[in-house]
Amino acid sequence: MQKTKILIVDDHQIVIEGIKGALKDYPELDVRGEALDGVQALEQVRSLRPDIVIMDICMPHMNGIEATRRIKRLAPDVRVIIFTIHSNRKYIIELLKIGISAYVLKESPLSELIFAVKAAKEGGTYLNPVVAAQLIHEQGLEEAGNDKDGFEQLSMREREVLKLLADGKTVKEIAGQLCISPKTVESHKYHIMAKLDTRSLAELIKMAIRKKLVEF
Amino acid sequence: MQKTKILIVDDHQIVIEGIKGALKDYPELDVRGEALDGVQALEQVRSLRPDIVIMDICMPHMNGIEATRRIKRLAPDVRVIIFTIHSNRKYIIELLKIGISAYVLKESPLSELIFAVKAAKEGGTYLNPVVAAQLIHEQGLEEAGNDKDGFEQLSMREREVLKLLADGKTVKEIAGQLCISPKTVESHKYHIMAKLDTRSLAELIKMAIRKKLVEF
DNA sequence: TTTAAAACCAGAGTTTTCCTGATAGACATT
DNA sequence: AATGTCTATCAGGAAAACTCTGGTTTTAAA
Repeated sequence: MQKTKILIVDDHQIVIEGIKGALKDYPELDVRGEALDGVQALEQVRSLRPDIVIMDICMPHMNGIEATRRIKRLAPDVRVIIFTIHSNRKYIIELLKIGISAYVLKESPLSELIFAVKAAKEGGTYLNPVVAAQLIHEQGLEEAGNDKDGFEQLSMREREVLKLLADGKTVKEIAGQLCISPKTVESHKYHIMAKLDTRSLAELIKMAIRKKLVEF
Repeated sequence: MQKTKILIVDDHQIVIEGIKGALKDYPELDVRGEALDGVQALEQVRSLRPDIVIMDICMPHMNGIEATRRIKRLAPDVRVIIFTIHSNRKYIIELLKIGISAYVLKESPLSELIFAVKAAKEGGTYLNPVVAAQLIHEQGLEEAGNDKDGFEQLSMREREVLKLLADGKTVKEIAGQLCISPKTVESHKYHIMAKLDTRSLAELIKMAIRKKLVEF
């Protein structure tokens, strides 16, 4: 029986070592090459013709998604396993369209990576359960498609109040500054919370920081 | 000669394996424990009393910075090596103030981590060259050194409460979670505000963000 | 041993929050 | 002209949080 030739692509040497360590107990799996970015990966695929590529996403020079796209164009029979910390829906869909064989998260137990390699070798497909769940649920569909945080729905006045709240001003102070009743400020605050779908001032302040309304 | 007891903290199993693999050629270095987040790390430090902790920064439950702070408070003799992908100035300065022994980037060759472990063992300090370069530029250390914000005066319990407040939890929820009276939580909050010299929840939350107790 | 700090809790008056409901002007659609 | 929607404004009242004082117990340091 022929050995399975494997190429590991990751910009962190320590991760490559980890994978090699994890695979060394399986003599039929033969790690032939390593690459630290997408460009190196392409060269290695050309020269080594591996059966399986274990690929990170975030890398310098060329990321894992673009590298995978090019590898599959160059050599469609090569099976690519994505091994990453990211579980973003966008990445997953993009990569599934390209035709990856597996998607494994780095936080998962090592057994999952081993399993994915075996599945890929047999021509199967493996998706991390968390990842798969994201694909099925419609909540994920909307959430990933457009990450609406409700901030756009705030009116100008509401944003003004939000900024002052995040500055640490009290309702009374804000009312004084804007020359309106404290009750009106409360009302604005209430509507802001409704639109942002939260009940906590903490969330409001974090939103204000994210949107650069205030510094921290 | 006595072996050096090492604890590895990283939320990615594969990285832990990689480090173990890299250290296994050095018989005097004894990897005694592993932890997948800051909370586990603290428990392990308590029970194992390691000489050296190799610590990631981004982790669930409790990040590496807060974990390091608590470890150094709990056991000042423990030497902490930060092993991360982040080279942010803020992280580095914050951690140097806490008193880490080394700062190594995951993208570096493994030899650098080995070197850092040896340096830490001897009581020395090692900074990745890229990291060190960042420290020299611009404002320098002084500016960061004397930003007295009162945070250091907070007790552990107070920091815990501060984090939960910044998470957006109500007083009642915090009381439930910590199994204490809401009155006690209020009391902690009162003291936190006194120590930080502020009257606004907004300031508390920003402080928590600055100190990496919460994300935003 | 004394001292200091931390963690815990309660009381009570004050203030804020939360939510429902309401009015009025601006603007677009029908 | 009538309608609907959005925005900005404000009030009432119960529930919750805040402020500050005062107190006990546990823990750590001098």
